[in-house]
Amino acid sequence: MARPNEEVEALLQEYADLVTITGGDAYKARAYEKAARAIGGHHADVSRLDLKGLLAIPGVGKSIAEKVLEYLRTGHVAMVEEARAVIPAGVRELIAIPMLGPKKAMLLYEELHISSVDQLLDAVHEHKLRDLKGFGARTEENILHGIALLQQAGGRILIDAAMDVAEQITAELSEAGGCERCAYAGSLRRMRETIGDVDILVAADSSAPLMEAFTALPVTAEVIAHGEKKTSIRTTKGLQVDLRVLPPDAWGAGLLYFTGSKAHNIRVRELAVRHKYKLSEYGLFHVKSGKKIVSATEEEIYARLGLPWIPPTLREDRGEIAAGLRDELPELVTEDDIRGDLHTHTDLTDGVAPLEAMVEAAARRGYAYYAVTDHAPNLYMQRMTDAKILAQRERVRALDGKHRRMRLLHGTELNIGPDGDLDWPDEFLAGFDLCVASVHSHFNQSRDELTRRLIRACENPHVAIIGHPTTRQIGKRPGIDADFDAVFEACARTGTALEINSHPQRLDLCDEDVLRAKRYGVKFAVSTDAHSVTHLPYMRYGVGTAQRGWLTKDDVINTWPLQKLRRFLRPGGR
DNA sequence: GCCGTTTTCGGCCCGACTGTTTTCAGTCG
Repeated sequence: MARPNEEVEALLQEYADLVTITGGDAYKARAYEKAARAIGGHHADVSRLDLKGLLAIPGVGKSIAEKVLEYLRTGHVAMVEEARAVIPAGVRELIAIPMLGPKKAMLLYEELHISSVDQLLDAVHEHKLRDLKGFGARTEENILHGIALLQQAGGRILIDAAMDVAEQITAELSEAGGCERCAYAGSLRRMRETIGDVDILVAADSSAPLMEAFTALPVTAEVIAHGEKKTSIRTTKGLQVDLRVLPPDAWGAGLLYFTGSKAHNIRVRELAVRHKYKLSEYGLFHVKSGKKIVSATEEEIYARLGLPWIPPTLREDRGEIAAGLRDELPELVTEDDIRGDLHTHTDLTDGVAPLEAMVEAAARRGYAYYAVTDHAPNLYMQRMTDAKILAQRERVRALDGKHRRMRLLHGTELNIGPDGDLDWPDEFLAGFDLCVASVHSHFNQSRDELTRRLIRACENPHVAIIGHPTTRQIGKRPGIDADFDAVFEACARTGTALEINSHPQRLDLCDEDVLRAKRYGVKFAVSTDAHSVTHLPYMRYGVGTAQRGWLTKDDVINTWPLQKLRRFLRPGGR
């Protein structure tokens, strides 16, 4: 089962969607959305809270608290069930399509009885939509584009969802009888930004008991295939998970093979052939004699081929084999190297946790420094003012020193306006320890305008970091169309770092952009953009992306000691 | 449905863009 907070969050969000689709009170829907977010981001396990504990969560009142208790007690909520009975689940899926909101989705359902993405596709192709009020040829095009975007991920899911499932299953199987080792492999181990299915490996002498344990897991909704070497299940959330049981002495070969990527495996096998070996998921063998050479660990196999162990995040056939043969693999940045988070929010703007709670959680992560960077006034919906941000600065200064080993930085996340201008004049910006600047609007400007806009932001001496540089959201929105080579060049010239935003929905810059930017000599900040304490652990995904971009500690400014970081952040210090 | 240094009612995130309209509804961030 997923974390109870997330289950409750999903339920409340679903109810909010259903209220919106049925044309219910918009403020009621918003209240449910807000409560959903607050519970999802709440630090304590909601299933352990009583009514009083639930009411203490901001945005949760008596009505919602009681529904949460009803859900935790019975597994469902009567009011949500009633709403579900009115609206088919497929209608709710429609609003996941960019450009399609609740109103249009409901109209499609009422007028054309469309209740799935497939039915919608058929209707578009038959030009049935054009006659509907508010629809036209352009709308049809946009819907097709939106569906394409949605399906571009090819049914793949975000890395955090896959990771949760994988870690839960490996923990449970590790406890099963006869399990000598258990790990997840595949694209998840390589930290790809989206995951198709999860591969779990177990080392055991006898496979049957583990296969049985696997199919009996609470998360298993359906057994797709059930064999001696491989069993596939579908989880309650529709994710496919494959379990393979390996003989313990073939662990390394299996892990190597099932971690991939396919392209990396092909390169490694080619190398094996040149050594007159044959590599399979069972081990490294002499071609002639068929005799096994090694198979127990990845290290041994790589070593026999003249390679150091190659970190999974590099196994994409992007030159890692050649670099390994020259013994020039980068010493990749790790999560342990990260000394602080440089982009986080509080409930002063759109975060759900108060400053003190965020700082407390950061301290528990063992950070040496932590930056609070709430939104600036030009993101109008956040209603930031000079007075509010200055009052926050006072609170940050007062809190600084409360945690012996962690210093606090007071910053802001500025909005890069259409012309590249920022929310506050330079004199005001000078008062911050740190300015992150990000694009939040006007995504459809021309390539030239977008490029100039980003470069102008880099050229402001107070801007130290460009936040989520492309603004893409995986499966929802493509990145902006700027000339990023020109932007990277400007970052290198002005000493402006690029963010690797660790939120699983963003991962922005992405691995390939990181690789490209690094060649310009750009520095990076791996930050979470946390809006709740539960987002702080997203750091691992940002670090994974950094590793996939071949970054070392030196490349990442938030691995640096505070003094060196402060010098970098200072205008003119770069 | 939630909330309160405008406190038990009456507000609630504001502005821009898009595509459809012919003055605006829907969607998004």
